Amino acid sequence: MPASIVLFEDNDRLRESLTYLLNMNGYTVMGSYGQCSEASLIARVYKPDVVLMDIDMPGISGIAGVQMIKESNPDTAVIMYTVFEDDEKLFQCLCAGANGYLLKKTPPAKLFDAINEVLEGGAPMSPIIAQKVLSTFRTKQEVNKYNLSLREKEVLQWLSKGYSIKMIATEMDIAFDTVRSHLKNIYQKLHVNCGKEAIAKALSERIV
Amino acid sequence: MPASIVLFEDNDRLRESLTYLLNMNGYTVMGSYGQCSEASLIARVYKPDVVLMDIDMPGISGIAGVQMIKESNPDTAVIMYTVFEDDEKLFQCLCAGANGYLLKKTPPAKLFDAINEVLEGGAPMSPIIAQKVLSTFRTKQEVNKYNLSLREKEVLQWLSKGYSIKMIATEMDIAFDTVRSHLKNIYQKLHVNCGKEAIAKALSERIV
DNA sequence: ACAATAATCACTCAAATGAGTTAGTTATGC
DNA sequence: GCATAACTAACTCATTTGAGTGATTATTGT
Repeated sequence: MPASIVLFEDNDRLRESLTYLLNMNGYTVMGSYGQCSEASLIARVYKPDVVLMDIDMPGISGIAGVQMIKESNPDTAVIMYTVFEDDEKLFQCLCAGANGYLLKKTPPAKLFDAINEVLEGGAPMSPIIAQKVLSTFRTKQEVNKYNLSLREKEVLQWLSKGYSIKMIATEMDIAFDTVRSHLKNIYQKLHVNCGKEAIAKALSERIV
Repeated sequence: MPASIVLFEDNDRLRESLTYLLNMNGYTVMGSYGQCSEASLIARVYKPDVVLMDIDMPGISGIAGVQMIKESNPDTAVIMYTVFEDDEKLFQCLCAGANGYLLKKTPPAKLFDAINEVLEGGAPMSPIIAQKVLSTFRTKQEVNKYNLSLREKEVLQWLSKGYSIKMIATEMDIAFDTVRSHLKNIYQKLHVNCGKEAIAKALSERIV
């Protein structure tokens, strides 16, 4: 049985090309849409094996689209198909439940590979994207990008747990003002102006 | 120029088969080893494009092996090649800097695909593995554990970027005191006492 | 119609924090 | 032996923040 596919893509020309291309290559395109408003219904009724989802569409974005589809029919694999390669959108899509993430510059042959890969339960991603995903696990290596001393790292770790200066001083058994002194140096090295920024940076860049 | 490859695999038969197979298919196997003790040196001297790394080897494990190679020559892409598919080993490898993760049941054709994929900067993974990796991003379910209102979530998002109250007020175009009012409610709902704790909780539990 | 909730804004007060400055001690490396 | 850096500590001053209290408006569900 050929894999059933539904497309969401607001560019008419591209949508039609994709439909043609997929139908010519052994897939069954059950529907193709220029926006996501009916995504929930479509997922519930057609129960497609795969959805190709653009992000930038009029009305509801593809990110919300993934959510709608995954809520309506979690078995449908959703592959993002977009020009965006920024971390923000990427991780929003992954959190929303996307099963794959392809950039639009992907050649058709790789697109077919990707569809076959999700059908096997995999997670096809363009190289740059896969890179970003894996790099979220990397610890080490860049850790010393900011040249923090041992003691400074220790202070930053406590800070990142939400501890106040007073509590950090107690934990590390040093004076209140010493902690403040370390913090001042940390802020300089991280190029931030306050503890909240430092925590945000430390946790999002995993430098603790 | 054919891609240069180094193998680490303690099973002699498999190691020789792989060497033969890769050499027959346009790759240059520069070396193959039954254990990791010389991994650092090998990476520094040969600077291979790709390393295929087993996990379970006598002496130093492949997980430590990845670390050694990545420290010696970060440009070498390391693909894990193992029978293990448990979360523990998988994420240890990813944290150590692995660029891909293949199960040994992978057919040769896919192995070649994978090598080509890392050479393009990608992250080849067996379907089951890719699934596990993506599932770490899925949020949902617990998102509303703290019952934050829309506006409160918005404030918390800005806060988590390290913004001051004044800056948040400007961004959201509401009064300074309104932001403080929202924050007070957020702190209550999150059971924290200050913005730093809130950021720590928000970022570590991914509730933003 | 009424209760509950969300969102808005204001005021006070005490505590926490950031910025600036200075300085003593101990390692480390050249 | 001397420069450099890390770690330690103290002081001041202005700003930011948390906690308490109170209030208005709009929306929603019963």
